[in-house]
Amino acid sequence: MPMIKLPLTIAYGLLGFVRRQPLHGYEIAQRLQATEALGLAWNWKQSQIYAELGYLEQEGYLSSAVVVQGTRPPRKVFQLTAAGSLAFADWIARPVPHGYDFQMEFPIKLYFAQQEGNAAALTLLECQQNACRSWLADLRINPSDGDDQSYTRLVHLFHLSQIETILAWLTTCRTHIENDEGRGQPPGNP
Amino acid sequence: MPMIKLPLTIAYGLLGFVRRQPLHGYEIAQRLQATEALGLAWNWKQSQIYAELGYLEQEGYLSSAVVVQGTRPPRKVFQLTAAGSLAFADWIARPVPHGYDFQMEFPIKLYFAQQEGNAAALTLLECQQNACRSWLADLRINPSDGDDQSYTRLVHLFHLSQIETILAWLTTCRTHIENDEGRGQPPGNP
DNA sequence: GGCCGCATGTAATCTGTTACATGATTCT
DNA sequence: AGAATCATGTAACAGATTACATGCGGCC
Repeated sequence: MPMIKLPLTIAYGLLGFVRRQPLHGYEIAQRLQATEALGLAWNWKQSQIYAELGYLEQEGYLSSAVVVQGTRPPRKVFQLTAAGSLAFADWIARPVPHGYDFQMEFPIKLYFAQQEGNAAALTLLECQQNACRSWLADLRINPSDGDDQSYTRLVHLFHLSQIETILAWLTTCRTHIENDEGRGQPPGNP
Repeated sequence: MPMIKLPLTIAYGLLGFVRRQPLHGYEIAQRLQATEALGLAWNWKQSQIYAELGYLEQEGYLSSAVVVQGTRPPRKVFQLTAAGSLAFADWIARPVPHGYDFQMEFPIKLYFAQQEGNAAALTLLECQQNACRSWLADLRINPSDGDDQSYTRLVHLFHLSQIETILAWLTTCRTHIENDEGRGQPPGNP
């Protein structure tokens, strides 16, 4: 049971990038700027990427190798360690814990989960739906009908409707992905 | 035409607190901890409140007076300057400019607008609805149906549905407030 | 000659959070 | 006696953003 904690989401995102093929910082930055699908979700700054890669190496989630190439400056290519692999697998299977970072974090998770294959994506979606349902349950019991100044009630309604929207969207995702049998990567075929 | 820029939302929130009656930092912190409705929307830390109050005074949005009271430590009571009043009025009339800070910022705006009276709140709601509609329009033209990797499309759907939810909620707010004629503060009656 | 692309980073700066310092008073 | 309340703040740290430094090679 891992339960690894890394400080920030960007960290897991980097693990996700490096996981498929080893990469150096500059290329990651390029891909993100070129809106390789994820640019939409979050724009990471170059210097932050370098800093974070360094940190992840120091913490043992990545290992690096310097690749020299004649004329151009040498590249520092990173790849996952066992610990990194574990941390990533753990993260990708867990739903995001709070509503307020759903927007930021979940799309990125889904992106990587989908790369792992439709099955992984569907599992994540289901988990997240359960989490959302429990958020809803918490909200509905908590600050109920008696107290309110109309303002409180309105804000409460807002939170409820936001989570309901998320739930509906998650369902949409599931059906989209279920009707997509064919581009999943069940490990090991050409 | 003011177009005043203050760095952070908390700043405007503080102006909003002080606007009604002059207050000292400690009391603002108390009210927020006691969930004076806004605690829900954002939890501000005591030290940050002091720091921000100092900054706002230095920038000329607030002025302070020290009130001594025999035994207790003296209070530093703040009130709005003309510039502060202007900045606040400007802020309260403007919709929030981007979808991603709607959650944080709008409820606070609405809270203060409602204190100004139902008319102000309704105006704000209308403005914000227009802003939302233009967000929707932008989204719909931008990255349309041809390109997508299914992931891009899903994220796009998410953004759309979020904004639609916001719009629907704003409508709800309007009807709630319209059916509330009686607690508005049209300036000048007991 | 000057600027852009490659590839790495460091340093300065700006926010926000956590923790602590002060010093009298009142509650348990 | 010890803890909590009142009321102010400072100091230290953590995170992200901006800007800058380096140095070579190709393009206009």
